[in-house]
Amino acid sequence: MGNAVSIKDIARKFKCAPSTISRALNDHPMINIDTRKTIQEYANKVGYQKNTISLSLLNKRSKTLGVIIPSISHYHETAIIEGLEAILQPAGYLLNICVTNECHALEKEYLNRLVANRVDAICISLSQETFDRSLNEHIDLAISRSLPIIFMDRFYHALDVDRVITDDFKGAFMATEHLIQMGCQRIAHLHGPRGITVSQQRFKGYEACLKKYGREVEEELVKQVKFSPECGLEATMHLLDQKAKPDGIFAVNDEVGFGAMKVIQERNYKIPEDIALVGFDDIPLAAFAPIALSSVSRQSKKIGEQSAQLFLSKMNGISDHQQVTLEPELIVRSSSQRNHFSKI
Amino acid sequence: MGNAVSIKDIARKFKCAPSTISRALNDHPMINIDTRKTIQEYANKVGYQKNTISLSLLNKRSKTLGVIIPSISHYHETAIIEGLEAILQPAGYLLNICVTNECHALEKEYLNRLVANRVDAICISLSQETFDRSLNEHIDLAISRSLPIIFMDRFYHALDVDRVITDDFKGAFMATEHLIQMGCQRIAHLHGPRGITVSQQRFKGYEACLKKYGREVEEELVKQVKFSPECGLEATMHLLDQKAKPDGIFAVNDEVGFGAMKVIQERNYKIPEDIALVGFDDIPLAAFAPIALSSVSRQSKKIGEQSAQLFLSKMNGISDHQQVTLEPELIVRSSSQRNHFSKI
DNA sequence: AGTTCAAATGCAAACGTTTGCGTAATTTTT
DNA sequence: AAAAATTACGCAAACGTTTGCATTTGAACT
Repeated sequence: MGNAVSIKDIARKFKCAPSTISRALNDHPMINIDTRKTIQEYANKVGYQKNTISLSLLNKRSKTLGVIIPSISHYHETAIIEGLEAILQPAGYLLNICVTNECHALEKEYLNRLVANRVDAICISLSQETFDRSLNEHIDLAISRSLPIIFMDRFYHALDVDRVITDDFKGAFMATEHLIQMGCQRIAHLHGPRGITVSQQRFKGYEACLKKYGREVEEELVKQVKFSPECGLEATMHLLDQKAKPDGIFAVNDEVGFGAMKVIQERNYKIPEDIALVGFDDIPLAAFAPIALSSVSRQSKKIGEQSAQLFLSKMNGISDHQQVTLEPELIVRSSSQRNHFSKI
Repeated sequence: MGNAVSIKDIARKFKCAPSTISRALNDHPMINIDTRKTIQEYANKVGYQKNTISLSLLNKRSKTLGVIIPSISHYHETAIIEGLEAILQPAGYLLNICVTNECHALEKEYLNRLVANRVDAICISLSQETFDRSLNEHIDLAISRSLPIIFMDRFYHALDVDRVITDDFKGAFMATEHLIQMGCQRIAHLHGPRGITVSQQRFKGYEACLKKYGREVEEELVKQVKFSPECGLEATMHLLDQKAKPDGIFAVNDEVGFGAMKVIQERNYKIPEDIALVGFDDIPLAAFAPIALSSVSRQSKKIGEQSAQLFLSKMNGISDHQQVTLEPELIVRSSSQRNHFSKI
């Protein structure tokens, strides 16, 4: 706290200049070896702890990374944080984590605060509001001040930015193709909130795959949901209420998939025989769903790791923009694995 | 970055002293109203952003809270963070979040780094290693430097500390009593990792409740697990392999409960008729388990909120130590709700 | 015109640390 | 013994901001 011992305090004790203490503590060869030891021992004894704040002021870098995410309640986001920490802890960095709750005003406020705190860079996943309405002034401003910004998942529509994303399109394509190969004729999609990149990309992957197999997107088979099991349940209920029911469902994420599964079972349809189901994200509980849930892994932890690597490379002066795209992986489990399926 | 415009820059532009600029930007009445406006407009135009670092140095407070947690992959921890942010964002604070992976060395390292960064306080949930082996020197040191430390969940065994915890004992007692009231005769417990407060407290609550109803803890009905569905599955498998099977299971948390449920269903036992099941934490997916999982809510978000409040009160000079204990809440769902049950 | 007062601004120190340069003191070299 | 080199340390500025205390300026009094 306020009574922390400083270099000046130690200097006073030894009746010498602060510079001497500083050099002694940093093992500078200019200082007599005995003096050094004496000072170091004393500093240790009184619990001297370097004040990083003054260093940040001096060096114009804070050894801190700002992280802005729309939410922190899903596996994907926490895995990203784990990935960031895995790389940045050994490198001596700290993380300033800010959760915007998908709210643009909060995102802007947090961005300002991080800039004021002079973080060395910002890893950001844009809020839904920001993305929907293309409210990019705050981002532009930060970029114009040459603050390195690394986009994760939801990125800024400009060519010259750094970003690390998963190929959601491909993941969705794989999931849909898998359902087709399992013999599904009417594949529904539980579509994520509009305006969010991942929702759009996953829908596009779904759409493209259907097209590839000569099918059309049927409007009544696409329901929009929020990323929660409750919404998944409700939307699936509507699907099942329709005359022409689906025999396969691709859910925008696993939580939604859980909701879908619940109502499908309540209506006594068999999974995967009557309806095959695939989710997205491959959350740890996916395998422990009522019927083990097939899912597309988006390598969440790797997103964090790669973002951290990208950040470090920027700290080392690499200035050209990098765009990393990670490959999704389809994990097939019971919810979609049909043993006897019709070949297309 | 390094080229950020400072008060000095502006002062040079206006050929006046930095102090004038500072006062003008802070709307100090001492400065001529027109001068103020002119300066403010210019500052706005060139995108001046206050450098919080210099302020931290001056004021000896960083408007940052350090958060040290053993893990970030469960609902409980993310909900705590949400609670912290909900209170501290409006108060103008930022969060430095550090994940120790239950590792003592990392906890120590992070603590040092946070102290060096002069965070205003630290909210910490001790790592398992720290707790197991009572490796408290780093904590003692921080406390001796009068850095406010607020313990969450796993706390430090000293009387005069600030802490916010849930009454896990009571929650476990309630869960066990509920199973008894549902007519369970042989209630097993999936015990969390030893050395962790919540594991111990939940076991004690289970034990005390059994005692209250004149029963003994049967060793073969208590299995130790890690906080994962995989472990829950494995331990439950062993329980079911025993000659005298349980007819009720109290799992140390919901993930473990999911694992238990999986294997119970695979063995074709009926839930809750053959085996009633209760978890802990009330994760969002609990209601979407194969059979909706009964659970004890520990008010995770409230832990964050209360910790934040406690922190703010300390920032306002309240120095006496506070110990907040939150009440758990039993949420009964299908996994334990028996319609016809024997009264004890 | 001299004095008093108010308004507006400047000065300098402070927060804690680092670092280039200057300068003693001591040793080595010629 | 004088010159050169080495060793060990101090000085002061710098990072960006705030703030108590001068100081300046001009106006309003006697």
